[in-house]
Amino acid sequence: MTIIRMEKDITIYDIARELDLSPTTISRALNDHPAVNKNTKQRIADAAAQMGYRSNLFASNLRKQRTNTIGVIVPRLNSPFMSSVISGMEKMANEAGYNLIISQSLETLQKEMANAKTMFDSRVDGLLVSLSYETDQIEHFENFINRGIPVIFYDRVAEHRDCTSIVIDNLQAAYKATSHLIEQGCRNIVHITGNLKRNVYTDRLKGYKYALVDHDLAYDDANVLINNLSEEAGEQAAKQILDMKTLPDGIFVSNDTCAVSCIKTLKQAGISVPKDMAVVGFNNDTISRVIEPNLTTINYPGQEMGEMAVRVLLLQMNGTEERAPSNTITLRSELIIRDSSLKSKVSPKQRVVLI
Amino acid sequence: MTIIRMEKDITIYDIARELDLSPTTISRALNDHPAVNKNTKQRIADAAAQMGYRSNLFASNLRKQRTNTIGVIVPRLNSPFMSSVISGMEKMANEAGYNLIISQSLETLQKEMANAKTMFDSRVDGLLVSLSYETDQIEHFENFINRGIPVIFYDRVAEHRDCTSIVIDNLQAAYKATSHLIEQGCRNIVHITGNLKRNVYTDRLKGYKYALVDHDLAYDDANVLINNLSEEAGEQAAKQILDMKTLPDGIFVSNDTCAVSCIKTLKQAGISVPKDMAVVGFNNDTISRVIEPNLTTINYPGQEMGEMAVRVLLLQMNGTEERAPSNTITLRSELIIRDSSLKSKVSPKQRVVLI
DNA sequence: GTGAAAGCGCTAACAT
DNA sequence: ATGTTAGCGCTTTCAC
Repeated sequence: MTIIRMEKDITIYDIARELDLSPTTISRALNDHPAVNKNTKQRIADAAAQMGYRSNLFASNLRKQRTNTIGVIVPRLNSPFMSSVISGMEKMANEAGYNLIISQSLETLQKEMANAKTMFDSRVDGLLVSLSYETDQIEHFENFINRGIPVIFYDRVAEHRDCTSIVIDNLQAAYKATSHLIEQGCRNIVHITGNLKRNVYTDRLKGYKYALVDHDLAYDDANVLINNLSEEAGEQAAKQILDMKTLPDGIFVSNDTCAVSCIKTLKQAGISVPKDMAVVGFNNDTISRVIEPNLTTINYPGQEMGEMAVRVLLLQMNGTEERAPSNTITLRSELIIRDSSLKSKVSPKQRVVLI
Repeated sequence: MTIIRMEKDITIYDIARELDLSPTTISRALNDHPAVNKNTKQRIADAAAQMGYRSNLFASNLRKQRTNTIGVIVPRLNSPFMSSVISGMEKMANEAGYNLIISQSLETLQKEMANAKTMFDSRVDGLLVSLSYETDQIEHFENFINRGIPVIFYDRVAEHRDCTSIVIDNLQAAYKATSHLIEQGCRNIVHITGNLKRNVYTDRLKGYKYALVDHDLAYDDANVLINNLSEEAGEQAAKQILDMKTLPDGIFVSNDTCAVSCIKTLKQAGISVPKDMAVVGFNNDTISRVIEPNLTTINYPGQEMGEMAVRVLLLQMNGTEERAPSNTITLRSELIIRDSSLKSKVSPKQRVVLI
């Protein structure tokens, strides 16, 4: 039988013994405490490096009662939007010396609650959440709030007195998108969107509705299709549209994935986009610039949203005890006009509309 | 001045006092130790739930010297392939009760080394790595290996006696892709690929080369374009191709992003795909089914790769002290033939080629 | 089946 | 500028 010889971990006590100093001084020096002599610091740093010391975060966390860890709960990881968000979060967190623990709810309330519990037990210093489709109560975050652990919602948010939300102006975005379709001559516009439990979809529905009303067009529930905005759902929706007694002349879809598969199906059925039906998507995923015709869409700054979420969280974690004054942070987005919605000529300058 | 009253954490001592038992028994009961009376266990579980107890992972980790955490180092988070991988990892890890700490190297060696250090200091129980473009030495993982912390490479792997690698057969995939182009009548094929420091790209280059040779076609360095496979790089590459003295009749690109932007640029220049140039991509990202013509590509099972990576890691972390016998695990992939490469008719049955 | 005691490695009061 | 001491909450001998 072989015994694998494993290197033993070096502690501050080992360094202390080596340099004939107290563990306290070692600890202070390693944390760059001002009250330690420069030379001593250097000696300690050298010894630490030479001896292969690594700090034990668990001992430190146990003692300090904080973890330098941010929890992220996300509906799904593998969408272009969400991976941009996560990428932004990771970048910011990393710069600030924080770790990220990420888990996905897979759009179910049950997993979201389980994830929240894990995060709680992992004692994250703060939590970033985008809600699942199903979620209709947010009591599972009360634990955090009661103990003063900041919770921030982003994208799919909930109203909570003590929580900041980070969003784009979904209502405005949808309003601008729909108005754009109307300006292009559409008079009968279908809206495809997601579960109305989620703010993003209710707000977009409102924007769609208000735009119609403001342009003296009738709003009709029958023109609103609700699904999960997946590729399959897009195909499905296209078929529903093709079955309508009067075909619409415009479609506003709540994400690009669904919009693109919808366009593909419509084209296969002989519908010309934008001539017969103009289409607008949402998110500005890569596919929007690949589909033909290129998809008019809302540019949703995922990376920025991720960065902002962490930035605000850091402020709340390290700032004063007071709650942040502003409860909602709205990021800028924009309508990017491409060929899928253009029935008339538009100069390149007018192809971006700020929201 | 207001004092925010914060709920205090309940410890096993609190429960012990409450039930007039020792902390030891509480600890054992909560960990389902067999030597604790069933009734006592139940009483303790009830009390814990009622008092709102949560275990302190840091104290536990400090004591047990393990963390239930898996570290993941990834070049970039926001690619469709990588987010599938991560999604698979998260799913598996979560099921096994492990947390994931994720960081991105942003394709630089320097960040990769920094990330490795953070992971090391966070005392992850195991590490999953896909190498950055730049990485040309892997000493920064020796720390882990020396202490018996398993390191697994996936996708962009390195040779290491003690580390398992998880890959697809890149050589075969490229061979099949190139052969397919040749079978479609291509005689002058360009290959666009990434940094040859990475196995994935060298192997694909080899597969391309061998396919040419086996079909009695000349290999020419001038037909190999190396770039970072980004959207911009695709545009750039297309321009280079258009400038060639004799235009190629086929292109094999090492990812879909680059292949798609290449096709877009070629089409704008009046080249017909596949008639003038047949194109094959790699990854089977969503865009491959959106571009017109739909892109022939290699289906790369990201989600599965992520799941497999965690599964193997769990085995190594919890299994015997011995190293896993197999050093490389190769996942199945497949060539999916679509219109971008089809100059002749092919029956639907022949549209998928296993690799 | 249960308990007493020690210690994982670190940091923060409180000295000096 | 440095040291002493205590304790964060848990698990693990060892004892009964």
